[in-house]
Amino acid sequence: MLEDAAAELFVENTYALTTIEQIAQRAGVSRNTFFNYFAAKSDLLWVELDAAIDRLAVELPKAPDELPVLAAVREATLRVVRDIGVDRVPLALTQDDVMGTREETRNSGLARLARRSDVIADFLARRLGRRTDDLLVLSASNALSGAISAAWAVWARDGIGRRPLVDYMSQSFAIVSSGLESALVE
Amino acid sequence: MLEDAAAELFVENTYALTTIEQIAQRAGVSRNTFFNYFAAKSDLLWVELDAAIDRLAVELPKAPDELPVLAAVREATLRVVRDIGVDRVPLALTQDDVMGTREETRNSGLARLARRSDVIADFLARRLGRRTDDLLVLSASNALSGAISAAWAVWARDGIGRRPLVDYMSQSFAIVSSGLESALVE
DNA sequence: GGCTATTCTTGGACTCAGCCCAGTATTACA
DNA sequence: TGTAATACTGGGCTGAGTCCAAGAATAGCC
Repeated sequence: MLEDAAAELFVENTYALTTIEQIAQRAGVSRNTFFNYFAAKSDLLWVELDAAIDRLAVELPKAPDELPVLAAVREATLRVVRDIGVDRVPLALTQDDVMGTREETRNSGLARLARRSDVIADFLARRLGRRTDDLLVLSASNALSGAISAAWAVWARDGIGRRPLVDYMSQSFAIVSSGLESALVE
Repeated sequence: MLEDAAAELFVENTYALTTIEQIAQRAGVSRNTFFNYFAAKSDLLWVELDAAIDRLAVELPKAPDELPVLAAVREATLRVVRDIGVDRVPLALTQDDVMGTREETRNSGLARLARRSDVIADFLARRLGRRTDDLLVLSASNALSGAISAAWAVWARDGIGRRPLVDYMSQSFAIVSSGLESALVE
């Protein structure tokens, strides 16, 4: 299994110092085969998160029209995240500091933020009858995706003993839903 | 000038098909010299935006303590953005579709979103007396940076005849400030 | 069983970004 | 004018990502 091999090597040698060659070799497969399963080395870090975003894209359109848009996004997000246990942390998040790869992992993680934003924007645009590249739609989807990312990040950083991810997530939603004006009181 | 050479080549051959070698050559300089001025090829796309973020980092701490945090961020952002005319568009944003490089430019652009978020998070953390990796701080800074990015993106997309960037920016701020709940009405 | 089509895997070769280093030119400054 | 700092250069290297064409395995069908 490529993922397992990679996880081992990342811990042993850090992400940056692990080559695709090595990962493939440990998995008993050729370098080219690696690219049959992952388009990029960094994809290995975000398997969990990518799956969560895929699920979000599936869950979102299921929302009943009676449910307000924002509530629909929140419910879908929380539903996706609810059954993510302590064990199912994205590789990148668990070992971020261990691996000394903050810079490289961050960039690939941001691509996920963007994809999630796209998914949300599609939904918002449809529900609001606006274009996908409308300022309201884009601002809202970017803000939401950013807040969701923050929840993931803080949850992962809290390590052992943390509360379930869904707690962090609903807190993040509250912050952007009610408005930063009221959330940011000194 | 490396920037000018790059701008020409990107239009001629697209960003992806332009090599650093070519850019350096057209600028009458060696490949290695390129790296004395830019750490990465994609940095060329974001010179304007990088400068704006630098200025934001300078402007933010100047805010008087009496000004509420969020207002401080808004004022600093608007001040930085106010004197960005129609001509001073980041390369990536102007020629995104011309160059057919949405994927590649997006990733490097996201790094700017992250850096801006860091700058804002530092300020928020200081003002709120919280840690930089606090959930409230991170959610807010990510959301704000996302909204700011949206403003840039829509402004750039609107092309000739658009209103000043600062208009888009204050609209984006309004959306996240008052809360998505009230902003996203169907 | 055998035959075929499709999918999986592989080796090999290639481009290019990014990094490092050591030597040389250029400029600045005394 | 001499010296020190800075800018530029050539050369060489690693590793990600891409492409292609050939080989292995597998599933389906008769």
